[in-house]
Amino acid sequence: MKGRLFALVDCNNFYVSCERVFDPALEGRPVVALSNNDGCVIARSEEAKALGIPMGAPLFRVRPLIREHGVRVYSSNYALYGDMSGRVMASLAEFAPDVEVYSIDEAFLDIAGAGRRGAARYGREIRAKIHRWTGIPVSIGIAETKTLAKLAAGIAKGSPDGVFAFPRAVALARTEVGDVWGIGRRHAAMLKASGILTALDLRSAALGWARKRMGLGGARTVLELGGTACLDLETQPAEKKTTTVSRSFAHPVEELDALRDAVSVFAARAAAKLRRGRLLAGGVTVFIHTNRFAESGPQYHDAATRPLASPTSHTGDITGAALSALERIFRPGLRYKKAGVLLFELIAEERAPLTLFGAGGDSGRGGRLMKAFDEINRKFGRGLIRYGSARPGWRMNQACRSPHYTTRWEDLPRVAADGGRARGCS
DNA sequence: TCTGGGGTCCTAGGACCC
DNA sequence: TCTGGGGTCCTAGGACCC
Repeated sequence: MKGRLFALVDCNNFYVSCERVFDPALEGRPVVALSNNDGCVIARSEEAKALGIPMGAPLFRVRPLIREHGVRVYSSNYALYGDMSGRVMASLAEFAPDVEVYSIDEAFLDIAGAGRRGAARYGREIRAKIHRWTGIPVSIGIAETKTLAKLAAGIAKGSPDGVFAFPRAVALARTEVGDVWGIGRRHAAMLKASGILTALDLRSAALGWARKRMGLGGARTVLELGGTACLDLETQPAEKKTTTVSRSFAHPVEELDALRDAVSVFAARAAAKLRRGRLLAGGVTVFIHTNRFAESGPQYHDAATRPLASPTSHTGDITGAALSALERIFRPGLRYKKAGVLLFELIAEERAPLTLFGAGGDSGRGGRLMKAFDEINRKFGRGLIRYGSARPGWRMNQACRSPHYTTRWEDLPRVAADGGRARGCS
């Protein structure tokens, strides 16, 4: 992989930036976006970071700071973020022959065409145009390997023009080892205990030692920090192998009936996800657990798996299997905090094997039923019609969600009208 | 009765990512 | 009172085989 040049384009404070696009009054103010259930902070504006609101902080713990400084708070609005992400990624395709959409707010670009000398200038051009076209500010890191490009992007965040190219020893020495892509909490602690504190230290670590202590991935990281590219651009999105729907409950759940309701809803949602991706699942796993943060009361977590007779995306089949798995692991007298449904052995619909009953998959009566079902839910709102035991019993907390500006006509922003956005929020 | 190497497949759990 | 959700890959160990 000689002569490769990677750019990592990283949207700044992405969810907050999305909210700002549609409410410019948020500019210059501290803003945070919350996880599902309004549980914790998962995106912060620079102003919010400066106030000392940590990433992942539980909302209740930073309430005082929020009140004191008038921080604006937003529930997660994935319809909006997903749509904005699509716009950014489509814009990036203008700048490189190959783009790897790495996450909702990051992409790797092959910019070998710009050449080493022109790379930084090209980065600044990309940044300016993405901002003009989508309203989203980005940082860009450029280097010979993906790991170094990531590291460079981290430095670019603090630089005036938002672009940093070709990190050298000084830049590596400024980067804590735990901030290196691929080094998580456990490995960071282990490395620090061994006297390896920075990316520069890690770059000089012995390869065999890294392999032994951190596995294949760790050795690869050491090589990539040294400029040897081990990771290529992955432009084809990998085929999904599993899909999960899970939620924490706002209040602890003790009754089997309530868990059955939740699991039925999750199973129905997971099945709908399959159908949207034209996939079928070969099996179902259900898991439940108590509150791992609770200081009193017994802890319990378990999971059970059920095979599906033949690969399917049929809500009835999947719900039935999921409920049977739930019966198996449910223990009375416990306060459950979370449950989830995981579908695995996913295959594309058209690759479904033939069965005794004729065509594979869901092409028969059940398949048509599901299609009609999805169509009605799409038109009239998710959850209007449900399958069997899926009754609405509980809801996500989303006190402060912004409108679906980009994906629903009725939520289009009104010019010169307040619209009462983000009711009940600071 | 004891002693071996080598291979595959599966699963649970760890570690990482956003 | 209140602590996200959704993924992937790797490894170690057990079962089983020749």
